[in-house]
Amino acid sequence: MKDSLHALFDQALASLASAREISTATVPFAIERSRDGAHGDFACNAAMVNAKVFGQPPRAIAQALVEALPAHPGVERVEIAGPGFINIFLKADARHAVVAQVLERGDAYGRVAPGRGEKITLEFVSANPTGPLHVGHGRGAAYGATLGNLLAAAGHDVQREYYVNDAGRQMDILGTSTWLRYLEQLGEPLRFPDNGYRGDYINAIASDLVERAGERFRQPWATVAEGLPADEGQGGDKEAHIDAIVARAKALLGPEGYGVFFDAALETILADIREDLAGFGVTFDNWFSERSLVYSGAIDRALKQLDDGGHLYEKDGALWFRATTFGDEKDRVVRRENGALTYFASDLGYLNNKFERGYTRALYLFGADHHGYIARLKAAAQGLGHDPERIEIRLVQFAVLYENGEKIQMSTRSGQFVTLRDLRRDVGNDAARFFYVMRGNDQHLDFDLALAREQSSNNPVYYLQYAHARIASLFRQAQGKGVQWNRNAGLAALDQLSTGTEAAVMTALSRYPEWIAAAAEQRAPQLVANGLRELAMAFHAFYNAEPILAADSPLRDARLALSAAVKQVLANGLALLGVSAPDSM
RNA sequence: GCGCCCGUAGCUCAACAGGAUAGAGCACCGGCCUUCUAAGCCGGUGGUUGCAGGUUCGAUUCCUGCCGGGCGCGCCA
Repeated sequence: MKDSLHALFDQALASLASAREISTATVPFAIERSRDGAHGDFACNAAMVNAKVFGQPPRAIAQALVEALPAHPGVERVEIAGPGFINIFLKADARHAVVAQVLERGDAYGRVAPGRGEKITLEFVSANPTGPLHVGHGRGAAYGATLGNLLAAAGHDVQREYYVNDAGRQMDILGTSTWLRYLEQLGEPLRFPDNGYRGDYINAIASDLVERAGERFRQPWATVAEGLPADEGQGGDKEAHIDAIVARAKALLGPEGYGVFFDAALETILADIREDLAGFGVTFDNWFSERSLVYSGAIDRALKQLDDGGHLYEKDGALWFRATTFGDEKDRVVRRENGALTYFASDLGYLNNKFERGYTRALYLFGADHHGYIARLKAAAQGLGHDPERIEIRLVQFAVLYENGEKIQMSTRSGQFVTLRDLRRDVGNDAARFFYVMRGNDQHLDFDLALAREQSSNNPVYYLQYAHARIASLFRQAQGKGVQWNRNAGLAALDQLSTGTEAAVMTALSRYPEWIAAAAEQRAPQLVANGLRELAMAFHAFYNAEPILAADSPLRDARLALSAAVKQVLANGLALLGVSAPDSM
């Protein structure tokens, strides 16, 4: 509807321009939904934005435009109002056509046929598998999953990917921490490093290894600790200390023995993350291993590519990427003085890999604390010969948990953090998924636990679900009363839907596809959440104002058709958000 | 200090890529269940959109500068 109206005004504008011999291109204009019912269904600002080009006051242009406007089957009349808006009033049958459309398309209503969009790889969460996911990861997971759904609904070919950091230093620290706990459980009197991973899950993995391997990997603590640099608690440097222990573990255990602890920790924690996310309704098409980049030589190839382009240099024994050439604020190390590649080096190989797999857009979701990575990654893309426009990075701001107005403090090091699993158990998946995406991703989120837990009207999730359940109940009631909904009769009687509350419901229904399109394009799931609230609000008002089952038969059938359409759209929208649509509450 | 994000009712947030009288929820006040789920509806109180300029027919939206808050600025991730 919007598009056909736009074409109409394009025509009128063109004929107006040629009649007045104005050859300059006219200014782009917009057809938008009227916010106020008195302003019709749509409003066009073409006259106002073109006032300068035509050298005439907006209202005069509006008048000429209206006269030049071709007829349209759905338009009843147009009016000029305010500073020069052209308000468009639709015929009643054009407005209620949406009900039939929703019922006909069902689950597909609001979705665009696939294949016409971009080929997108969407990477999100990608938390280091060093421990359970916490509530910060939860927001990225919810946002990413919903965004993936939205992009798919908008016709894009989207692939959801989790990048598993299974190769870096943090993983070594994890593997070594596991080994130390193992030694501890066997009775070695050790001093656990300040920078090691604490947390009960490490102990659990270690005790499992004690059961499986016995004392096979036992080493006396004196041997392990011999000649180590002092830890922070001993007046030394914790990083140097932990690196030395890692090196010692590798030396004492050998590649195979070390691998036992490393792999056990990685696999256990990754399985836990996977299970946690799946329980949260967040699934991935691909779990991409960082190690695979090492084995495939992708990192070396990327580095060589940069070197060939003259973008690498050595300084202080390290190898640097000249990121400043491409607008980053400083150059970045790709290989440390000790010979180890940095995570950034892996990112280079990974970036190439994404485009080699044929994606036209690489969409990354990062936590807000990673915003320093944006310039770096875009610089890398340019150095590797990719169009930086194809790299899109969205930041997800932190979520702060509140309980009765009190901020809940989290400290990641001590192991005293709130896990995503705790949150899900506490407030439920539906509330968690909804609360996470009801604000824009670049907004700080205050997550009110008490409110999310509450099963009342204060809770926006229940407001939507209640509308859905209410409609389901309506149809159960109809059946109980022996009232059979005659769908075809209802569709034939849609012109009987003439009240204000009915019109508001139909408007909300017809706006739904626009919400989806806008939400996908702007990467803004909250537009869907807000839109569904608008629809539910319109339905509740209608439900309270008009009898549905008690109405006479053609009108009753029409109102039931309207209700069925609302139920369908609520279900479609909630599915995109990953929230269930219950039939009873 | 530099960079990114943000600043709208007492609180939490909207405002549909610059539009018409800035809207919801909570809180507060008052109504609506012998009829379809009151987890709902209807009405009321509440605003110098952080401040000051600028761009234009029009600015909460775009630009500049201040003020305030969050985050980042390692051969950590």
